[in-house]
Amino acid sequence: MGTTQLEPVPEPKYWHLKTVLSEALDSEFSVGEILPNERDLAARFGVARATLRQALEQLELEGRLQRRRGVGTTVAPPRMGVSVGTDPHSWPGGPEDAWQPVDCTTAVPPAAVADALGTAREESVHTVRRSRVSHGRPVAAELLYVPPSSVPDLTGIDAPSGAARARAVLRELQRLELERQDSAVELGSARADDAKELDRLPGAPVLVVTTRFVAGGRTAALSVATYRADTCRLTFGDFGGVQVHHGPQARAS
Amino acid sequence: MGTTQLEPVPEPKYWHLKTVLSEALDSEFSVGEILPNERDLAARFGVARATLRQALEQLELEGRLQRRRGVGTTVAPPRMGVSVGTDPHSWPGGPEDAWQPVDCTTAVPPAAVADALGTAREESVHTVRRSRVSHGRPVAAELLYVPPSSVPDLTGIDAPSGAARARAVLRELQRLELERQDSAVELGSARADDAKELDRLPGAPVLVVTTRFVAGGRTAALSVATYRADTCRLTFGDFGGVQVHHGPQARAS
DNA sequence: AAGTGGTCTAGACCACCGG
DNA sequence: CGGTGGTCTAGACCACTTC
Repeated sequence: MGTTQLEPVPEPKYWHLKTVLSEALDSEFSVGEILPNERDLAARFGVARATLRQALEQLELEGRLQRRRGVGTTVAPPRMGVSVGTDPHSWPGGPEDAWQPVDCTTAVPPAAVADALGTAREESVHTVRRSRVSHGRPVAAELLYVPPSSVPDLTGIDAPSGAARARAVLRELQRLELERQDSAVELGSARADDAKELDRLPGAPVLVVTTRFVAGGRTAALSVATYRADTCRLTFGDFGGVQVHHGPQARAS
Repeated sequence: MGTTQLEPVPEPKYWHLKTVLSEALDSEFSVGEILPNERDLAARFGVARATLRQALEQLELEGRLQRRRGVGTTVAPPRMGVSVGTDPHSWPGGPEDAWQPVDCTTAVPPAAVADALGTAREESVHTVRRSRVSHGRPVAAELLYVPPSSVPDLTGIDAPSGAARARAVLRELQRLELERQDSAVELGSARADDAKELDRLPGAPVLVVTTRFVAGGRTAALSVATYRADTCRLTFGDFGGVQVHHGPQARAS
């Protein structure tokens, strides 16, 4: 049966709308420019506001738009490349580290973390909270779990808690010889506390990078880092300047 | 998941609903089990269907649920780890390659790809389409751009197009000495063709992995791979068996 | 044909930001 | 305060799968 493609399956309105808006962004708007508000845009395209919002949500997910309550919708700059796996042989806290320690507590980690670390489920570990800023914007929040056995010489005298103690833990970590670091990336949604730190609403899409630091044949530390998915492109290796995705789509066929 | 009314709470209903559902999934459901339909669930929680759907969308984004039109909503298995950066010194198409060539065309790539490859914008390149299957499910679709200069000995006689030509291009690629491969990961939404291949609806969230293969000091090939974000956890290095994210949240504080 | 999730509407009110 | 995006409702119809 050769050809009977007569029936044009109408694509969803919000999908078509997204395409139209995307082309308009390429041709008629510049970075930082504010769009008309949602009610005006919906009226202009003859759709309900909810439908218009569905299109805007997609564009925000793709990093094309930035929306802020009480302010408006603006055209987002291209995603910034954030180096994640540059040097596979450097501990967190070393030189060239883009992270800034915030504080440090000692507490029982989630069961999955304890399993990955190989510690008992009820055993406390040092939990270092760090944040990462790039181009003046917060881009990631991290929890670094360090079992006491990895930093045996850490004295309680150093600092009971806070950023000073965080730095002490990181400093002690440098004394181990790092063999390898393995990472995994997956999609998640921001918890309330991470959202606050990343200047987003709870539930915002994030890229969760889990990194296992291996020293002496065992997992000496575990990092769970939460990156803003709308503004970040995670780079592994030297990916300087290359920008491929999200251009006008000219598809090979 | 008993009889349930949502207690009045300052946080958004859909957010609270998501938490309640998440806990129910942990305690009262097993992988593959089907949930009640959306209309019933909404009635049970005393919310509008749209609000219930907002909660389900989040859970699907986090890989907890799988929804299929005409079928229902099921509890998703844990995300599968998909190896992305195992061996930084292997060409696509080599042994241990999880990809399956689909076809190959020669066409002018998008401008951004041409720039990354260092070819002229109007120059045609070999475009190999591949798909990746894991545990019997499609997990990724890829476009591999190979400039003719990287495969000079490719004869037109080999095969004009199709999977045979794709294999020929990959085979020729092996002859170059691969120096390095650099990757970047970002969030995107599935185009119509990718969505079809991944068995998802257009616009579904995907992880876009862009990889640059460097040989002889220049970019010899460029891969743009689109992974299902709901079912995949991308692993760089040996991350076997480690499963950290998405557990009951016990937060250090 | 029946039942599922996906799309869409036309309203309403709320939370937040700025002047 | 007025204007913005964020949440929520109660419907309707559509596309798809299964029986």
